[in-house]
Amino acid sequence: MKYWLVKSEPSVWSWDQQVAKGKKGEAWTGVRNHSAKLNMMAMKKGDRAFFYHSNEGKEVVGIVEIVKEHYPDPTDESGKFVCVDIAADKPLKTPVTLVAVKAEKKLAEMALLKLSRLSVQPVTAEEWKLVCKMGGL
DNA sequence: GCCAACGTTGGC
DNA sequence: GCCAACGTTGGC
Repeated sequence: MKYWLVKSEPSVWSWDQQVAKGKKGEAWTGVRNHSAKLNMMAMKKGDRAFFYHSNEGKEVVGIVEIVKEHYPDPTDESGKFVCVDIAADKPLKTPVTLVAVKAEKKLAEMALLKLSRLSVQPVTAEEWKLVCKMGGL
């Protein structure tokens, strides 16, 4: 299984809205970046991802599961981009803030810090474990 | 194919 | 609201 991190502005799509969709999940549409697209195409059903709130909050708030692998993004008229379906798994007991990630030396190489503008990022197994631990899981 | 201009993202 | 980073566009 691989690990990922997806970003969303809570004013556009929040963790609470994701949770409200239940196990069926919701299409993760609107990605218009080729690096992010390649990451989504590498996602497999059952992979896990951190759900990160950008701008407001700036923290990892929960874990989602990939429930449907990539298919053409229905909101993309050009047909070039793809989306996946993700469903909320569980919230972190304590959100892991960007400040906390920056303060942890072992997370200095995280894409969240290195590639701050990328909206769909890979996370290593080591990073995953540590962030879960920091989140109280 | 290079590169300047411009737009977008996201932290501060 | 500003600005740095970075992707995209378009003229040459």
